Amino acid sequence: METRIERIKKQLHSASYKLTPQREATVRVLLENEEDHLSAEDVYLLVKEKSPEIGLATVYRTLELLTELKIVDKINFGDGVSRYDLRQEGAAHFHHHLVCIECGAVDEIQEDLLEDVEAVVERRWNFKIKDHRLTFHGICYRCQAKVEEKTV
Amino acid sequence: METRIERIKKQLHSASYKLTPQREATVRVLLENEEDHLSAEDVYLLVKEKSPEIGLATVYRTLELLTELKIVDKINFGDGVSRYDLRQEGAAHFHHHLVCIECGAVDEIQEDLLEDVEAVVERRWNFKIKDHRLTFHGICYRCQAKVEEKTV
DNA sequence: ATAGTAATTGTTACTTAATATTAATTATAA
DNA sequence: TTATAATTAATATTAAGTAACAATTACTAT
Ligand SMILES: [Zn+2]
Ligand SMILES: [Zn+2]
Ligand SMILES: [Zn+2]
Ligand SMILES: [Zn+2]
Repeated sequence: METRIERIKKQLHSASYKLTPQREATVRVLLENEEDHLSAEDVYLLVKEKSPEIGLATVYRTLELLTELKIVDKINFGDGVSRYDLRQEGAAHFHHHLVCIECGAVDEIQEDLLEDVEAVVERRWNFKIKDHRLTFHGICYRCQAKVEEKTV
Repeated sequence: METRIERIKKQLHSASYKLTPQREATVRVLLENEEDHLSAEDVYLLVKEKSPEIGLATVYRTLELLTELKIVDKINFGDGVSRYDLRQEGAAHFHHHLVCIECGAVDEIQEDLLEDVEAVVERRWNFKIKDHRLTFHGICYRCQAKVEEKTV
């Protein structure tokens, strides 16, 4: 954790930004909730718990900065709010998501899976891929189990 | 075109909705701009040209209805507005998009390409896929040509 | 046809995610 | 220290989208 903060600090410095207390507090919230998909408002409320003096605009600015530096990825699941997701350290591409249309759960797929598809797209559409967004909508394993229970 | 409207009319009827003049005008705009990715506001302005009496809320309601019936798909490219995209007739899944980070162009991939990936996801993550969203961000073939021109 | 019921619409008001503004604060450089 | 630049907090503003509601339109039953 601490080393991860240190590495993020270096990433900021090498782009000539500082890791201010407000930025560090924001990054810590993201690290402590890595499995979630927090909105800017969510992050703001969590940061406020430990740093009540922080302003909402600062959180927005920090999230924008972290997105620019590819430390976090901004994603939208179609509910009108942007969500922020820490990128795996050293990951070339953004990970994928499984959104359950029954319970709303969002699970992650860290494996790439798209290597072959991307090769085809680059060749056939002559498109130089820099990043991707892949989200599957469907029924998660938990909700499938629930349905089985009822029918048994 | 006319037959396409007729089929959409039937789809509405079989869900016990009517194809009112306002709804028809909205669908026509979508059909006439099938290659674009219009926002609700875009659709509203285009519909107003031929049906100036239409209200913005009606356009929003119609787009929501068409989304429910899977006649259009709602998609968000990360710029804060939802866009509406006619689904290919009979297509099981939503098509994919190539978003150019240079010029902003959005091109489409109608081929599925994800069959193998989806088989893996369904099996390994035990997730019942109902739909997907796949967007590649990168450099389109036009912008790649532009860069070559300069360096030659 | 007539009256009654349900669906649909247009206008307006409202909500809220996100951005812009600006003065104050903090850090860095001379 | 003094000056300069970066960053912040608070506030105002923008704009996408939704809600409320009265008015209109379309069916249904008599
Ligand atoms: Zn994620
Ligand atoms: Zn579920
Ligand atoms: Zn499209
Ligand atoms: Zn381009």
